[in-house]
Amino acid sequence: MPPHPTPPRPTDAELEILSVLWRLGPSTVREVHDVLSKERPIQYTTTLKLMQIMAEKGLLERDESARSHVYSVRQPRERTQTQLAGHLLDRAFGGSARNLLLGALSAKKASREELAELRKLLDEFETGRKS
Amino acid sequence: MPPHPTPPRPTDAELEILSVLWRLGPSTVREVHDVLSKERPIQYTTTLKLMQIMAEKGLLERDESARSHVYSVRQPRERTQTQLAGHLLDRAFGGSARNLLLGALSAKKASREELAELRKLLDEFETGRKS
DNA sequence: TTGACAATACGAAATACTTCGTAGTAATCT
DNA sequence: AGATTACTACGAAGTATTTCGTATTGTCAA
Repeated sequence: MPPHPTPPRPTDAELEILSVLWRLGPSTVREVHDVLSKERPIQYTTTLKLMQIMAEKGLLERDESARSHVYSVRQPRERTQTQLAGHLLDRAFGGSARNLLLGALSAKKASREELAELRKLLDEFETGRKS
Repeated sequence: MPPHPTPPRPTDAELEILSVLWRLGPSTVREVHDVLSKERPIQYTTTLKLMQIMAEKGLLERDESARSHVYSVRQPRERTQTQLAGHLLDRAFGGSARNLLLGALSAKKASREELAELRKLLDEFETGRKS
């Protein structure tokens, strides 16, 4: 199977793996599993199988040169996040970024510092530094 | 099966139905289906089954008093949106609302008006009107 | 009242997702 | 070498999701 040009949106379980890899960088199944298994009950072969499937789907890249294969994400974190945010924006928020932000802030109150960060982000978009 | 106290997070197909109901308000399967079938190919009984399942899950409420049952959403739109945004915020953004907003704006450039709306929303949270 | 139409109920196939056990194989230890 | 350990490969079960066909039932007009 040829690798996806742009990989599919990760499922929930796959997102867990990605999150760990975003933190650790390129890692073996063992390393990912050790982190994951501290968060919830899961067998080693389950983590393995997930990562194998993710490699097939083009979500991960696999380096087989060592005895323990090393997996790395195939898209930078930002790209995956944009994909996910864009999807939710479309499907659940009718494209309204305002309502998405409202939802996020309602779900988890932001600190004063975080509000300042958000404001700064808007500044960057207004001055065209990010548009 | 007793109705869910708080219904589960809707799936993608279920979200389509919800989106239509958010626009139309309480509706029959026929009314929802007519909208949906303009967006993509789908059979009437598929729409019907989906809505029946959603009622079972507690996502929709069903009024059977008329020949054609009338379905309505069981949670206000805002609540479902908060649930979805919160979930994504957790799973994909490590809780960073800033990165979620960045993802959203990267996916779909906001107009100057929308940026102003976003700013206003932050104002409301800062002055405590929404905290 | 019967035929045509429109709605619901239901079973079930097709697909996708998640999980894990078993088997095989390579590395390491005694 | 033989035993032990650690890894990958793979099949497959269990569950959830999505889709649709068939059967049944209610409504209404002729």
